Amino acid sequence: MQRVSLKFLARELGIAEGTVSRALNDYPDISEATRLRVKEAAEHYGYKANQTARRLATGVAEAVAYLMPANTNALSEPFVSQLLEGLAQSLAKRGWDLLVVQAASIEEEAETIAKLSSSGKVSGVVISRPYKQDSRIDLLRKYKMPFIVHGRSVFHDDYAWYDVDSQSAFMDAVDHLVSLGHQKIGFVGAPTYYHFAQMRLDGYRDGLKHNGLGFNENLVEIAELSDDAGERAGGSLLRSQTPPTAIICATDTQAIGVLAAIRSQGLEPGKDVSVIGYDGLAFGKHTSPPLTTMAQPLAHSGRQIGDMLLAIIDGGNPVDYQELRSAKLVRRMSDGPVRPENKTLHEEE
Amino acid sequence: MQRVSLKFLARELGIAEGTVSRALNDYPDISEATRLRVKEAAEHYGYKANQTARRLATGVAEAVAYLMPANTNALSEPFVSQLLEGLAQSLAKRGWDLLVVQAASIEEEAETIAKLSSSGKVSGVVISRPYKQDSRIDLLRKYKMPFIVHGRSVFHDDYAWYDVDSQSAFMDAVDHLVSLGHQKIGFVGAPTYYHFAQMRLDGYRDGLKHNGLGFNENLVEIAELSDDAGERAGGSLLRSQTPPTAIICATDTQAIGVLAAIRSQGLEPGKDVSVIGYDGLAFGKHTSPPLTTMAQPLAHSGRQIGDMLLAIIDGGNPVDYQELRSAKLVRRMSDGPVRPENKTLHEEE
DNA sequence: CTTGATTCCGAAAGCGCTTTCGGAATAGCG
DNA sequence: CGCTATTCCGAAAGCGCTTTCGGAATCAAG
Repeated sequence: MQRVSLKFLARELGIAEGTVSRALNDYPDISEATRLRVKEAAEHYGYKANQTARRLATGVAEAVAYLMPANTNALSEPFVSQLLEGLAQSLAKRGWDLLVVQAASIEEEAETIAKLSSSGKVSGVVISRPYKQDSRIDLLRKYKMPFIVHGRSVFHDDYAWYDVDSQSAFMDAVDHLVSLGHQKIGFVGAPTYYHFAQMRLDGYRDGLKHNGLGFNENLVEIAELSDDAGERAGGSLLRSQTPPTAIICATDTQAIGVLAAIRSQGLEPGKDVSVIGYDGLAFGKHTSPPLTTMAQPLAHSGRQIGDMLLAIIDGGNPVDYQELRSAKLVRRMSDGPVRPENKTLHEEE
Repeated sequence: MQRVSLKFLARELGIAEGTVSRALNDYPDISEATRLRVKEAAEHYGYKANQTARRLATGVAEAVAYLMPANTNALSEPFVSQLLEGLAQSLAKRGWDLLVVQAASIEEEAETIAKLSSSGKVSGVVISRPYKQDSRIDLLRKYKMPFIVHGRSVFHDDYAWYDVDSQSAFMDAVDHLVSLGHQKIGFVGAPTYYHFAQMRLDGYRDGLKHNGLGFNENLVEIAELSDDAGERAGGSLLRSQTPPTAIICATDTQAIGVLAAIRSQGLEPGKDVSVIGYDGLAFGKHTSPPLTTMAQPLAHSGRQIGDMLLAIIDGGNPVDYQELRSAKLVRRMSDGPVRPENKTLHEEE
């Protein structure tokens, strides 16, 4: 397959292998004349350096890995592909590769990282959705493997990360709802071993306090990151003693489920009960009603994360690469003023 | 980083490097005793073979690449991540890697493949959404690089592919609509340089003919693979002289746009105008109304494709790895019997 | 012309692993 | 007990590239 090697080129040109290599890599100790000659020949024969050999010789992998979240589910995946696309683009500028690695289970994530680190396959890794304290981060640190995390764990002072300030986003969401007259605001959260879930819950609480509202345990439900789980959580919120007039959700995916729950109670989302999601996923435009959401700048985050990681691999101090973006409210149709008569399930019954 | 090398282990055990290597790789000419001794030591020191060196020595890359479709757009991406996840799982069983490569543009895809092939980075590649005649396929063939395509080009006899019979799926969709009394059935297609687009259009025509219906050029619109494009196409269909009472779309993403177009004409999707999509994407459950669609078995296709590719790399004949699955109708709420009075835009005006 | 500084290239030593080859040690057989 | 067949391991040659080092050729300066 790989017919044209360095050796071949060298023989063809009648010069030494090392010379060809240096010419190709623009070493200063090669005359302009032979450099040109070599490059032309390379072009002519379609020479492409064998990456593997190159890597072994230089010791740099020229590749980074993306650790796929172990338990992904269909609806939340636009997240993954968008990130991947951006990452790939960023790396492509240098001709580096993107490895996608998937641990079979959460338990095996440690092993996966260990293997990744010592096998020399990659020179950096990016992980998503960290837990409050994430053993993956500890491991990466231990192996001195350059990395960046998409999100933050509780202690995030000494590594690189790119995150969106969802805590204040959720405060904003509460503010918005209160300005529409809502007082009983429910919350569908995510499992709080995810740090982002904790932060969003905190934001919700902060927002409540900021508006002089009390925190009511009965108004919050924790659900997995799926539409179905969101629907169940939304349903139990609506069936409670004091059903909320508005519900904020930790993710758009869950919010869509909540929308369904509201409808199945014979209520109208956006009128009888407002709901606000988080993520800003594109398909929220097409739900019924279109989902109001806190949109995070997912657009170029992949590219950004890639660039940051590259900078760290180049020797940058991870601490200098911490970036906090903010989300902003995108109003569609699922939020509205509280009903004067405060129509709720109770009146339905 | 890579502290424990073969050399280190060898010295530690007082035996030759080659012996250690053979012991680790279960060569038959190593005594059970030393094999055990070596493996224990490897375990103890946490030895992980340097992949790069291994690859160089063996000549096998132990990795395959997935060529990202050049122009992906947010809504269609569950497709990509699901595939990736399955692929990664399949490869992980052997400890192989998944490379995600993204060509900067369609023009550069050829260059990307050339580089991929001769750089020895991967031992196989998978591509998606082939064009009618796809130069990527020709190139891969030329370089004798094992590959499998997700979809089919026009001439697909001599390579491996995994596809869903969307042609007959679209016939079925027409049949279904006709059985509901529809006679004027519109079609929102995709650009026909994609072979899948052509096949779906053909299926639509076949269905028409099969039901004794004539093909009317004014009833078909070609649109890009996005919701917005679908909306535009749907709108122009509805505003035509003889608006359809039902619309079939090449993809769910477009169908969602069509739903919006129908609503914006003051019509009710599923009542006034039926629409059927294709793909079976999960979020179709949450559109308004929930989207009726031809669902393809996307679930384990990634894994399946991975397994097939691996078999080919192992020396299997590509021709033996061609798999055609079928899609089936998932009725949700966007289809229904034709309105007796055949209410259309004309009456609205 | 010499001499010392430059310029440019060839030779060779790896990178960390695999794999072939041959030979020492052991086993099997008459 | 001698001889051939086995078993097991050490030594060494790569895989295709990079990079250091030294020396031949060329140059400028004395």
